[in-house]
Amino acid sequence: MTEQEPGTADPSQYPLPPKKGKDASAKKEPLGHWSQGLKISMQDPKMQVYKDEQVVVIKDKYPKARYHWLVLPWASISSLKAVTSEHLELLKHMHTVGEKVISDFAGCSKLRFRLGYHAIPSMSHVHLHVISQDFDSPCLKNKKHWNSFNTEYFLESKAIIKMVQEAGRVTVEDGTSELLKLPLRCHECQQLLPSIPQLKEHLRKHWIK
DNA sequence: GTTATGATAC
DNA sequence: GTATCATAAA
Repeated sequence: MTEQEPGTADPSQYPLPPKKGKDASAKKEPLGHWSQGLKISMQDPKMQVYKDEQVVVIKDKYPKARYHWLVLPWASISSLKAVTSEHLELLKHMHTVGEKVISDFAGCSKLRFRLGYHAIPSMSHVHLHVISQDFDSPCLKNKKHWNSFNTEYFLESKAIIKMVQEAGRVTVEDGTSELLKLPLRCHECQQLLPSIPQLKEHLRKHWIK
């Protein structure tokens, strides 16, 4: 088990203590940390694409495809590890809202979409990825980016809902982090590509004409 | 929702 | 020169 909670790197390994003298509060959860960025952005009306009493939708700051949104609950749920059966209806609602956003903003795009969660997220606050399957974006730059959406590292929303329904919680297979190191493989035709630039060139082949 | 950067490999 | 990899950030 090499996985860890998002945004909780071990402070004991740092050579210098983070002395700032500016933050006298010394909170346990530093909101200035990069891993807390979602908590801030989701509150910003400027970024909200959709909002209701339970969830809010924002555009991914670094979209890995032409359409890439995040559905977040207002409730403070750190990650899938904190999800229980009491969140079942919320998860279903998040999925429904994701489908609505697709319909409202990409209804005539004819692009295929997938809805799901990263098995080991980097950012705090549980978020449902709603992403078109073109993966045509300058923000898609490395193997981790690709494999996090195109291996079992990407957990289908429907599978998560079913898991919570049947087991009452979400479990992640051991070795999931290793999936990020797998060779690059086209999600449409399974062809292996030797590099990101060549993968991107190959993906053009599958664009709708 | 890590990205950005510098070191290292091809 | 180009692409990947390891590391820092607060």
